[in-house]
Amino acid sequence: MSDGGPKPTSIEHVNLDVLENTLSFYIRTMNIAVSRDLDARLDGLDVARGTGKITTLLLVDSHPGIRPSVIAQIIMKDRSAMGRLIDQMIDHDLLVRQTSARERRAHELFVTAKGAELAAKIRPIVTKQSNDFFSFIVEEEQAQLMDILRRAYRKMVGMK
Amino acid sequence: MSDGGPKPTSIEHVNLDVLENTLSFYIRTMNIAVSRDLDARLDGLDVARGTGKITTLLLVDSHPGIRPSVIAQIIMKDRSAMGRLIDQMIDHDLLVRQTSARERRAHELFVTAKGAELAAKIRPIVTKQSNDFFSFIVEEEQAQLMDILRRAYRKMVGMK
DNA sequence: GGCAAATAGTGGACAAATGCAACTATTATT
DNA sequence: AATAATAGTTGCATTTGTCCACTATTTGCC
Repeated sequence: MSDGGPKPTSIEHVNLDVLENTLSFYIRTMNIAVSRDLDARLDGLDVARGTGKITTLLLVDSHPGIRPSVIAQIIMKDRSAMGRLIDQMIDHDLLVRQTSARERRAHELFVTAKGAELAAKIRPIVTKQSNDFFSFIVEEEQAQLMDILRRAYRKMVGMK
Repeated sequence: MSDGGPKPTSIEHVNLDVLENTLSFYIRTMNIAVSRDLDARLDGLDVARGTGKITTLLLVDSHPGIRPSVIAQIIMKDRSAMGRLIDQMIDHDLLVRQTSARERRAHELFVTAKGAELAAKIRPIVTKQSNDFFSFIVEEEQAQLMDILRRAYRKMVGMK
């Protein structure tokens, strides 16, 4: 029960309450915006939508034989979600899966020709999207942001 | 088509390809982690899950009469998603909605007693969650991060 | 050797969120 | 008066995420 004050009809008159000082708010909100933008740029490329397909494709491409569970850790999904993601990408003929010789419960993933092609295609797109999207932040601050987030991320997933 | 090299079986042997230098990757990944953690802390509080409920509740609480479309801008949802969010919160008896007197196509939102109570309850939780979650980042860098993200966010939503 | 626990992956069910497009009502423009 | 813009609603199709139980394989322990 606050005031009977002005009913804000524009974003200018609004303050964000405690969220103003809450990192998680900004991370979550920026995520929405950056993900939407990225999806738009990847439209039609059967790697759009949702987090994980891009990382999975690039990771498999540059680490042939990598296991699903390793990727799952990197993109923070549980094994079941990871499995479905891979199924999907196999359906789209981007990856193949085979059981490991010396660890018969594990799988090894490889890109198909089509997958390799797509990986090569999206690499510059993904990089450019990020650069473009964050271009309204001055470069020095972009670098700071990247540095902090990279270390934070690595610590979080236990990448030493 | 890369090597025939070591098949990475642990996250230690993996590099992130171009994502290593891609801000959007870190934002998207941190988002998953921070959102999961936040959901866990809000478990049972019918404001958990998904982005928007928390912001909506706090915003309506501190800006009585605020319009759905204004909140939608702030949390970057389209009107339809916003509407459904509000329906849900009305069902849970957190908000009430009435049409504006002088703008009969617009709505004004208010918290119920239960909504106000919940707002008061989650404010400290949300703050603490963010602090706790990011506590592995040294304070000075947290401040930098916040400063950059806040300005980035404000610019992005056109908050001047 | 043999049993129990840990690890890798699969499959199903269920609950949500997301995005798109079409539709109503109201207000602003010209 | 006609047209366009704004606020919100509704339906639909697509995804996503989560939880849990289940199989197969490997590892550790006694």
